[in-house]
Amino acid sequence: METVYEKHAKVFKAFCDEKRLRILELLRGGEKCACVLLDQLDMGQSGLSYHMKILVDSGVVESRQEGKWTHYRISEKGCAYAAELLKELTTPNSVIERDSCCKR
Amino acid sequence: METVYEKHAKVFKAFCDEKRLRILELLRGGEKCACVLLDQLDMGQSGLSYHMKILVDSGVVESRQEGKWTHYRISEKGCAYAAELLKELTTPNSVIERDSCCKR
DNA sequence: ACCTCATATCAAAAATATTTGATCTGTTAT
DNA sequence: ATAACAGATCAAATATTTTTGATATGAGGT
Repeated sequence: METVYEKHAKVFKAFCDEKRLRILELLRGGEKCACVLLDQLDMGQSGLSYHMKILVDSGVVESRQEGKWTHYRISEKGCAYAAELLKELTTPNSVIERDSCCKR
Repeated sequence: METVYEKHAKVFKAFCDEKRLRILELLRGGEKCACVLLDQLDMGQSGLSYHMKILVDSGVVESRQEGKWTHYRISEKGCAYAAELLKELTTPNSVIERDSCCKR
């Protein structure tokens, strides 16, 4: 069973690897076919496939099949979710506890 | 030399590990001393230290020394930066290129 | 059906990240 | 100065992630 922490971590996996950030940068320029990504990136076919899977699993990227070709694009919805989640994970709770350090 | 991708990836490293998400959750309740974190988390002293370093390096957490004790809290500024960066990394460029797939 | 091409999956190797226990450093108290 | 404690750092063990090359799958064309 997947914990909520794992579920959340998965979203940010998209952003914590160089290669994936490079891919996202390319996708910011609009939808791209895997073959286009492949020749802009210093990476083999199976390597690209591996990273694309992580990106799609994170929700930040979505893919569209067109015959033999797969086109990838940034998912507006997925990115909005990531942004919300980031905010949620970093916003102080309403109930703020005293820092009850053992020696105070 | 650190690439811009590595620099950006570092920010999101904070959020892509279960243990660190658990720590952030505790810090959402307000500033905490390492000793408090230590007995709320199933983790040894050096393990906590390791994760706290990653969190502080990401900019998302800041620390404050008070005698022998170190207190950690969520950095508003660092989190705002992470949020901006996330937005930037996922917002389409003004110049959108045609998906020039090799076979179209 | 058969061939070709795009992509996914697999398994092994390589690289990185995390955990653990030991030791070092810096601070406070005596 | 010495002892006691908090936290950082180090090195080794372990686990996870990423890379790579080989093979499988699935679509289109002949």
